[in-house]
Amino acid sequence: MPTSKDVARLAGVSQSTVSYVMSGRRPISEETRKRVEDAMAQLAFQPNAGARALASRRSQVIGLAIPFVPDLHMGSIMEFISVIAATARQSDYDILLITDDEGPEGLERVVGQQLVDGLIIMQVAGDDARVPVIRKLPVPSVLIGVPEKRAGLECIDADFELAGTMCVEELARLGHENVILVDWQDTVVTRHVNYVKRFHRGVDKAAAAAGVKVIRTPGRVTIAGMEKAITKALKENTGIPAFIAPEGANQDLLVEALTNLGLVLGKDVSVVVNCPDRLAERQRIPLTTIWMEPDEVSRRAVRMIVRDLTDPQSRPHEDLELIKPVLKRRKSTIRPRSQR
Amino acid sequence: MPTSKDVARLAGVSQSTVSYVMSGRRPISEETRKRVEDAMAQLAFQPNAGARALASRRSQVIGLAIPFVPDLHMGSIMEFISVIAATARQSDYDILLITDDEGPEGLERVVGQQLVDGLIIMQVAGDDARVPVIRKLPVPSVLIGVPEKRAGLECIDADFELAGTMCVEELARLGHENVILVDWQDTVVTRHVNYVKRFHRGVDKAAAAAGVKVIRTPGRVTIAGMEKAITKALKENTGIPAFIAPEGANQDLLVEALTNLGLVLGKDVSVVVNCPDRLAERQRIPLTTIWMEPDEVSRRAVRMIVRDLTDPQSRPHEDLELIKPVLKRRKSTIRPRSQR
DNA sequence: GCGCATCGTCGATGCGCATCGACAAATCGA
DNA sequence: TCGATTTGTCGATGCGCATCGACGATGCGC
Repeated sequence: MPTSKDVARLAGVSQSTVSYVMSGRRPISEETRKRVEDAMAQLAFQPNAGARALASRRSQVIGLAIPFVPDLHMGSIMEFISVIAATARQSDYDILLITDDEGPEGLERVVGQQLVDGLIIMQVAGDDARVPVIRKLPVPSVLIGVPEKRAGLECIDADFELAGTMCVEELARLGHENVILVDWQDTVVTRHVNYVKRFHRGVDKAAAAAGVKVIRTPGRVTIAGMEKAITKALKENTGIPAFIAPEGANQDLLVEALTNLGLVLGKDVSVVVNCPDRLAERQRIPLTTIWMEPDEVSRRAVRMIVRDLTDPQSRPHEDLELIKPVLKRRKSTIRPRSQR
Repeated sequence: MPTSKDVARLAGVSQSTVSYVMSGRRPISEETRKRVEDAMAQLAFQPNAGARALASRRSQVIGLAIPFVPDLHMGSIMEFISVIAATARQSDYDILLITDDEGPEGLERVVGQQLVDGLIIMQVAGDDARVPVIRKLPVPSVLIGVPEKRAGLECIDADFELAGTMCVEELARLGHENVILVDWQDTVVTRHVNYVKRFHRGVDKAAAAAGVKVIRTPGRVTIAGMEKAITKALKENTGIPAFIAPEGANQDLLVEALTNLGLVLGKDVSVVVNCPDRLAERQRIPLTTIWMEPDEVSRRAVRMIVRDLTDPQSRPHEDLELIKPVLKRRKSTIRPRSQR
């Protein structure tokens, strides 16, 4: 493997000049720059990451703590990871994975070894065990999710509370007097992932304000379970029912179950689900969606950590960014009065 | 951050001794070892990864090339990644992500920078553009998947051909005379991912051997689509139909569609799907499964690359490991004669 | 025409660790 | 009993790069 010394020799300059060509931290004449760059190209030179990290004390690597989640919607996590990795590359950072298997010590390890310059922590729970660890670490971190005690931390997430509010307001605006909330699975709700709580708060607030009644039914993993849950909820309901399904995994099941029960979306029933446009549009009846913009959350997380790393001055003492969800009206919602 | 020099000073030994305590490459007296280890613990010493990489010329990092897949079953990819990362840690390796966005050059970059000691390449297609690049790289790689030209490469994958054979043989053994293969989506089939081809080959071979007729219908993304496809396939079918659904994403849809059509699994129809035990068992009617053991594939991939790295002598010129799928008989398959 | 700042380059140094050669002390075999 | 190992430790060196101080060469104002 060629080194910067080899490049220097070929270009007829000193090694330090090569280094300054790369970093641009000192003025270099146009002519010298060209000679060096040609030499680099000719040798296919790539700077050694270890040496660079050692000398500069920065690894250009960001650690990404990924969740362990057998029952959570895995596909969406994959999406986060892809977008984070791709976005990081645009700022010349690589992504190193940290699994939950290692526990919070994994974070201490990668930071202690100076393998990473900063951390992005996914799926942060309200009482996340990683939070106290992160606080003590000498590198910046960005949390995706909002822990209960977030003093001194930088957090980003979708605005679940606003999402809840938007769903209810939209349905209330259409004239619905009840909404049936098809909730996350119980296992998720009880795991202190507080975005569920935040969504509920948004729903409840808006419902109170609009005088709408909320019926809640837990999410199910099978169609049969979903049908049963829906049937039960429908008994409490009066008028044309309106459903909200904030969890991605519930979306298919809900639509399918309603169809099985003979209810036509946008005619006999209103439905708002959380799913990407692509999916919503290819349904038999295009779905009205509340979309949490996970890609945007991912990009912003990267942007935050990169800012912290490139310009430590600008690092806020703490920060909470909530991404506004997008409500897209399609064909699965209806104005109930017009049907009576 | 404490360095090995600090540890040495505290323990009253030389820095090199500290290094030898860590690596075990020279004998160290029990007493000295203890003093050094105590000093390490006291200072919470962690060796600097950059310095270590520079001096030892190994980064203890494995690059993982992840696929870009909007329509492929994302959840399963996530599973691969988790298991790979966790397994790698057990051998003291970390995982660095390489996305498809960077193209094959991404591989050259991480290797050129000596960021990684080796590569694991996921979702290798028959004519994968990454394969010629990998061939030229000076580090070992393990491919998950089987490219067409695999001379000189180490590959691992589930044995899709055997899986196809096992499904058909099982159904033939039960007495079915036709099988309906609910295939991958067209977009996947045409993308040269040759595991589809291998599965088909296994199915066809076994079908020919057992005198079974194969009816093929492409996978669909909606229940309605699936119902239509099934209805069509059923017209060609005689006797009690038998379905095989090798793609995970089809599994729910198929079961649901059959149910909607009034067919009871394991009574009116036999079904073999590819899905994890956990999922198969919590269905209304537990499903007979052909499971491709993705976790085992992941673990083996890591084991292979780790072996290559720790003992370069033993690195095979080329290798192809195929993991045997597991067929588990549950309640969704039936002996057709007994029903007549 | 002279001092002074800026430009452009070089050499030297050190980042923190692994590794090699050296060497004293302990152990062994004959 | 003495050479030949083996054991246990140290000092020196270098991995490849970033960075600092130094310094000659220009350009500037006056």
